[in-house]
This record gives sequence, C-alpha cells and structure tokens, in this order.
Amino acid sequence: MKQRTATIQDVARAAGVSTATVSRTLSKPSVVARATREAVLGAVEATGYRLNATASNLRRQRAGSVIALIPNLANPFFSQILAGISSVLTKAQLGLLVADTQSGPDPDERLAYYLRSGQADGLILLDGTLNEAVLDVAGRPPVLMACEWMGSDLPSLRVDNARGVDMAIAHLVQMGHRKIGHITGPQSNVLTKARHDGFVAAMMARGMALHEDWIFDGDFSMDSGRAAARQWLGLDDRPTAVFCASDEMAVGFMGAAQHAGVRVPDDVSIIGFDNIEMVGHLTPALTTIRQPRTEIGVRAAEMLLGMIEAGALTGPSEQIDVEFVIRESVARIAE
Amino acid sequence: MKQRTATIQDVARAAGVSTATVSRTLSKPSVVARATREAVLGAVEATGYRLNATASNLRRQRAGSVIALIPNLANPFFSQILAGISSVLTKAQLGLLVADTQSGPDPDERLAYYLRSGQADGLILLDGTLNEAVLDVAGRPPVLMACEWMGSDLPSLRVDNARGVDMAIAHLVQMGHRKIGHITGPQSNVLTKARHDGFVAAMMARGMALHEDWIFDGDFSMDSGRAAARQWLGLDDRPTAVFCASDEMAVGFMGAAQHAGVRVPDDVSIIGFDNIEMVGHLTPALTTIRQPRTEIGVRAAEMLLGMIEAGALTGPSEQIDVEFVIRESVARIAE
DNA sequence: GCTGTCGATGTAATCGTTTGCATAGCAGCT
DNA sequence: AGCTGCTATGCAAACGATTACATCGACAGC
Repeated sequence: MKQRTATIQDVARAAGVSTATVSRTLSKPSVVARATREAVLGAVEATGYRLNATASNLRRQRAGSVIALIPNLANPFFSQILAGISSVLTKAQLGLLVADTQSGPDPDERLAYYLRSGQADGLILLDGTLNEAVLDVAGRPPVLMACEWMGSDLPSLRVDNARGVDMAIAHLVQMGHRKIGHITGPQSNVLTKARHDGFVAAMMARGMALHEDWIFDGDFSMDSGRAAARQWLGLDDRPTAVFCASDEMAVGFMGAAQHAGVRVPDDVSIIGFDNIEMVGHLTPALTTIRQPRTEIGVRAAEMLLGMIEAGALTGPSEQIDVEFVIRESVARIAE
Repeated sequence: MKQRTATIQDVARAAGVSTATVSRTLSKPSVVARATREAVLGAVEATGYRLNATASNLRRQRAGSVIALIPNLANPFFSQILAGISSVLTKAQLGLLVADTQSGPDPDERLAYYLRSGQADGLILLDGTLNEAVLDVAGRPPVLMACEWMGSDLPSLRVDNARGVDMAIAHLVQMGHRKIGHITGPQSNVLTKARHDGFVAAMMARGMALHEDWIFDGDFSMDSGRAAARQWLGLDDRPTAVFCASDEMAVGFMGAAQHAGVRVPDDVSIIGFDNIEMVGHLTPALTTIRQPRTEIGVRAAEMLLGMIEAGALTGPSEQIDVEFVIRESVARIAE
C-alpha cells in the first residue's frame, strides 16, 4: 500500500494532454476547452490525484501558511481568536501555524526567526510585548498586529481599550463608588499600559483620587489576581471596587476574596476585562468588558489576507469596539 | 528593499564552492573539511542566507509540519495540549498546523482531506468523534490518537478515564453519598462513552442504584451544565452528588445551582473532570480529576515524532495516568 | 612506480508545479 | 490567396534545495 500518490504527470498522461493543461484546468478552468476540461477532470478522478502543495508553493514562491504568534497558547482568550483566524484561513487554502512566543528563551528572537524563515506568507502578532525593532527585516512578509502596540504605524487591529475602561469606571462611579483600585497586567505588555492609562484618564476625568496602594501589579493570570486579593485584604483603607485588566485576574481575586469570607459584591465590587466564557457562570456572575474574540480573529485574518493578496507590506488599521456587560459583581454603595 | 533573499547558489558563489558543499555543511557538517566549512559558514553569515523550507521539503519529500485536529479550538482544554505539542515540534523544526474539525460542515471530510493533502508529515487526532474508516487511505502519513477511540489499534495515547471515574465515585461513596448523578458528554464522543461506562462500572461495583433520571445529557459545555442543573432542580428525588464528565459542565452546573439558591457542597456535591486551571479559583473550589494536559501534548508529539522518523505508520500505544484532586465541592452526607 | 583506498568536493538529476512563450488551427476579412 | 486575430494547447524553463555518483588528490603498501 506504500504507493506513490499520483502526480500531475500521471494525470496528464491519463487525459492525453500536457501537464500545463492539467494545471490550467485546475487553477483557471475558463481558459481550457470544455471537452479537454472534462477529460482532465475525469483523469483526476481516476488517478486520485491531489495537488502537491509543497511543489506548488515552491513554484509560486509562497509558503502556504500564516503564522500566529501568541504569548501563551494555553490562555483561552487567545485560543478563541485563533479559532476565528483559522476559519478564515481555511477558506483561503492557507494553513495556520501557531507559535508560542513565551515558551522559548527569547521571544524577539523567535519573531525574527519567523520573519526571515519564509515559512509564512504573513504573520499575525498577538503579543504586545514584542520589540518593534525586530520587524525591520528585508524581504519580510506582511505583518498584522492584532493587539495594542504603542507608537507603531504598522497595520493593526486594535480594541478600543480606553473606551472599555471608561465605561467600567463610569458604571462604578454611578453605583456610588469613590475608592477604586486596579489590578494591572504584566509590566512590558502594551495592553497593560493601554488599560492602565485608560484607568488613570477615566479617574482623572471624574476628579477621583488615585491611590498608590490601590494599584496592584498582576500579569493577567488567575494566580496574580489571587495575590492581589491578599494584598487588598492587608490594606487598612480598602478600595470598595476593583477594576481588573483581565477576567482571569478577576476570577483569581474574587475566589481568594470569597475564601477569606469577603462577600462579593456586597463587600467589594469587581469588574473584569475580556468576557471569557466562564465568567458568566460564576457566582456572582462577573460584570466585564466584552471583546468579540472570534470576530477579532476573523477580521485580523481578513485584513492580513488582503495585504497578502495585494502583495503589500502595509495596509489599513482598524478598531474593534467593545461592549460593557453588566452582571452581578458590582453593588451600589450607600452614600 | 524588496530584495530577494539569498539562495544556496549565492552562498556557494560567495564561498567559492558548489551548492552541494553548502548543503552538506549545513546538514552534515562532519563530512566537509574544516577550512571549507568555515568559509561556507562565513558566506552564510555574509549573505544572510536562510534555508528555503519549501524547496527543502519538496526535495526531501516531506511536508515540514504536523497537523493537530481539534474539535474546538476555543476550548481551553485543548489549547494547553497544543502548547505541549508545539514545544516539542518546534525543537524538531516542524511546524504545527491546527485545524478545527467542528468549524466546517463535515468533520470526517476534513480529516480525509488532510490525510491525502500531503500537507503534513503526521497527524495528531484529538477528536473522539471522528470516523475511523476515514483513515483507510493509501499513502497517508502516520497518525496518532491522543484521545480515547474505541476498538482501534492505531497507536494512541490514552488517559485512564475508567480509573479517574472510579476514584471520583469511591470518594463520593466514602463521603456517604448513595444517590449519585452523572452529566455526560456529547453522544457520539468516545470520551463520553468511556466516562459513562466508567461511571456505570464504578456504581455497579459498589452495588449502587443507577437512576435513569439521574443521567443528564450534556456536551461538555458550560451551557449544557447549566441545563443539567435546571433538570436537576426539577427532580422530586434529587441525587446528592453529581459527577460531571467535564469541568466546564461542572462550572455551569454549579453556577446555575448557586443562582437558584442551592448551596454547594452542602446541598449538592459536585465533581468535575479535567482540572482546567480556573476551577481551583471557584467558590467552592472544585474537586476534580486532573489530566496532565501539557504532558499529554508533549508525549503525543514525541510519539508521533518517533513514528515519523522511523517512517512507520504504526507505533506503540501508551496510557497516561490521572490524579484525583480533592478540593471543596464534596461534602460529607449525614447517614 | 603502480595500485587501491579514502576523504573532500563537484556535477547534475530530481522533487511536482506553474507559466511565459511558441505554435497550430481556424475563421473572417480584404 | 494572404493576412490578422483569436483560442486552445504544448514546450520547457524555472522555483531552491538534496544527494547518488563521478572525480580528483594524496598517501600507504607492495
């Protein structure tokens, strides 16, 4: 059973035409005569021929796939974006190669490698910690950033973080909160910065005090949310509400608070960011800012596809809107 | 800046040797003389040469990547396995192509396509609903099943589902439970069957009654867990404990129960399966059966790699052990 | 001095497609 | 009849690497 799979030559022979005609029949059917076309298709059927993607890619000078660079594959937030990307690429006959930037030693090095490797017709960056300077490579494929990335004019798909944060703070204020804390993401991440800046701006705009002690350093993970809760518990003067830069941290914070006997939202109100699926099932269900993840993936893939097809290294940027989802984790504060 | 990237020819010219020597220097350095080797490496450096993977793959008759077929990319359970797979493949210079089986119309068709496409040197199947008959394809690459798959003798990496379930039931019984319910996975899935069978066996072994009404149909999702809770609430004679075939369903069940005013674990005990990261942060934290996901991915990739290197279509099978994690979602029942 | 062996390198075919260019056939027009 | 303009097809050269085989010195053994 170890038989070689049929090549275009076999098909050509079976159909009594040249390989050129077979190739044309398959890629641009309109240019071949009806009769030949049918003969070729018949031969394809008979031989069980399948196009050898490698050979085709070599000849056409393309790679046949797109690489998505993700900081952490294990994070559900990203996997849903990936699903969106995948659905678009599949239709365009492109493979999706995924790479974890944080799993190896040097993330920037990984990016540089993929840029030069010629293994991809394009890249989608989902990691806001990468160094932009790395992108300055001759002959690199188009790159799309599907994440916040400060001060770059590369084509990007961004989420309106500032607006999301502002809605969250506005809601808290409206519910009577004056003492509001914030758990941040990891230092180097641009998302962290965007959300933190948004937080500061939203607070300032409402003339509210920023307390050094009420800013907790996190890294988007549940464990860091838990750590923040411990810190919060140790405070003499505690904020009555905490805005978390990610849902996962909110989950960690809420779990730790509840385990310490703190009631949510009666004793502390919590708002997350992302609206990952599970937070609607928590008790109390989490109030959060929704990012349309599948849509982000789909749109990012479409934009990159556009660039690839146009053979352009650059393209338009877009912004995706967020939505504020009110559930049960915020309580009204008595004046 | 649109310059072509250097080819092996350019390197050969720069080093004053033939392309054969360059190729050898890069792949089997030991066979070329010290001096030439250094000249070649210098030329590589100077020209900025990078191996064109497509050309190399074409000549070597390989694809350069492995495909992982996942039922649902958005599910965090799978993404962590993917991370494990990815880490191994990266070291072996292989790409990881991910494909969602459930996103298209016909999953079996997708599998068949990938088997023939020649786009992969091997496949890892993580979807227990696929039809085995599809695998009967001439010239297909090696395939590894990293999931339960009944009655097949293809190489596989399985998790000891039966043992996991048995530990869970044993624990419940030990805590005084006599009325135990079960939320299943989707019908066609083999995992569903394995866990359901395990449940039945464990119950029988302890001489316990199986109640038709206490088996709830789920599909691994949180929403189906929530639906099961509604059903449970409507029962006259409710089981005092529920064993869920996935953590996600446990989350959905617990959330819905709590929202209905039911106390967990005082009014109902819950056990999940998988130990996804978040369940440790719930209130109460979920008692569950841990599957070492990263390890599953790593081991699966290693096994497949072994088959690829040996050029074998088949290989050994292995089983990975599970671990019972006791947290807070099971209470002792008064006799 | 001749031969055999061995290590290092070059030559060129090959992997399976795609595609620019040439060609052949045919119809319509002058 | 000769020319022009089509359309449909074939020819053959790429694409960039790998590798079986040939070649060429150098050197040891007789």
